[in-house]
Amino acid sequence: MQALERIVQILDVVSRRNDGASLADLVRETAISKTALHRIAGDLRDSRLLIRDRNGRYQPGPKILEWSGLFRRDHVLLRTARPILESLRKAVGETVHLFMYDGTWAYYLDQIESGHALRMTYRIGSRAPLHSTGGGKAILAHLSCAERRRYYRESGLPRFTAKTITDPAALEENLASSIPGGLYREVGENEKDIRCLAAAVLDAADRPLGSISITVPIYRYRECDQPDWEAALLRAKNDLECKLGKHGKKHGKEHEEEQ
Amino acid sequence: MQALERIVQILDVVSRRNDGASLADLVRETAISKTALHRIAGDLRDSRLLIRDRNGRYQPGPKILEWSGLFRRDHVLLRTARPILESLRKAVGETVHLFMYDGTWAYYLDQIESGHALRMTYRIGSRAPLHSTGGGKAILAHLSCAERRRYYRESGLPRFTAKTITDPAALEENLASSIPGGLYREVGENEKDIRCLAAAVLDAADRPLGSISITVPIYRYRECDQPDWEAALLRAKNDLECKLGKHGKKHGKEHEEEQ
DNA sequence: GAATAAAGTTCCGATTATCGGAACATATTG
DNA sequence: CAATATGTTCCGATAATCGGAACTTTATTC
Repeated sequence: MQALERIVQILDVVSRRNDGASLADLVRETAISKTALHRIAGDLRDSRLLIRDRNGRYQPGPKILEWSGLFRRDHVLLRTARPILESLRKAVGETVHLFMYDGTWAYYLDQIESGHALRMTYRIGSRAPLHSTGGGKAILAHLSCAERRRYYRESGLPRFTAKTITDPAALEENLASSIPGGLYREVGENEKDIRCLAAAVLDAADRPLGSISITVPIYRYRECDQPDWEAALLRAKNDLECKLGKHGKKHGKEHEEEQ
Repeated sequence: MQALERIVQILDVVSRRNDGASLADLVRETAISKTALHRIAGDLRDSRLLIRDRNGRYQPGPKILEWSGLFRRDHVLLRTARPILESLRKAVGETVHLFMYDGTWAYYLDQIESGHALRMTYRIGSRAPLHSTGGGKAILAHLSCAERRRYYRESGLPRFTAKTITDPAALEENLASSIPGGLYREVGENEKDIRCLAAAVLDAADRPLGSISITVPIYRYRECDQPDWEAALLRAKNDLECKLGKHGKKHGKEHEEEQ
């Protein structure tokens, strides 16, 4: 769908710039003709996806807030996890992330910054590779062998840093050597000099709904903090699973799945 | 643009339902053919605007979070107003709203509920009529005569309740009789049995950037609260204008303003 | 568990919504 | 005031989108 691609491109450009974009900006930053841009931007305005500020520059429109407000209101994982992430963040003092898994991909759903870095939420909404991020590995470890293999095949396990694990066998081994309790480590595999500790969030049938993680620059990492972090993360994981109704909240049985 | 209308329709349906929508749901709730829906929904999925959950139902996608995160990060009015709205809400104990004005329309930008009603943010992102809402009237009052007349002409001053002011002359008079300090009242003009007290938020040139308001059901309204609310709203208005740099960028030893 | 209904998916030729060049209009700048 | 950049309108050509029909898969019923 060409129209959609263009729409997304335009909204991406407009929302990434922090002071909107003029028509000429859009001409420069997309491969769309000026005429088409003018027309599409006008249509986006009619839909409230864009507005023009008093300088005539295009800015993201309120429709986006409408959708995201409804999203946040209805998204159980996101809403339930928020307060838990906040206390986790408080406990460890480092950036924490929430991932969701939709059966095919994992996404960064939420993030609370450590306070050291200021730039916020630049990753929210984007895809997280399952094999190179802590949160991704925690999810991957809880998929069936068939699903994992499908991921290996379809993704091709792309390399992001020197430490990225790009060999299926090595990855299987890495996943098998998790920390007791079900925690997964990631050391510079997705981004150089960044460490990560993650735990999957499982539903009643032990399928992964997503994961939570603690992220820290290697230079700030101290071995002695590890036990505290593991405990805090496990507490957060259990708390979240509990609130999501994993244990109890007995409501008949849908399917009887077996691993 | 037909494609855009369809996209927006689909995302509206999916985000309004609180448990997503199946393809059949979409067939029922839109006038789009099953074939087209199938294709467009697939394309929306490729763009991360939709995802399919494990039941195959379409849900709002993470792209929406990405856009809204960037929006919130960059939107000065929204970000600056948040804490001020929170203390205002705390001071008066009733629902408070933030409106923005883009030169043509006003929109509900943010809302903090009174706690009495639970349903949240269902209005965020939608247009607010300038002539029938408190926040709208506060904005309207600070436009030039020409702009006001243009609004009268183009909107047609539609009626929403028995009390809506639909006559330009009456509206002019109503706006002229504001509460000293620049506060505007609205009594059941937009929604039956709802009162509202509002103040415009002005830039350095005294043009309205938006407005803030306190909303209360008539049955809960008590005349004796009025002075407190007026004071709290004025404080919030000044605080916000100050933080937005209205009165020079000077540091300002607290506020020396009187009311 | 076979029969039936509903939901989801694929194919393909017809149609019409979208495309972009060119020309015009309106700011901005030196 | 000329010169340049930006924004807007028009219109015929084109290809992107449309939806009916047929098919597959999943759920429901007896």
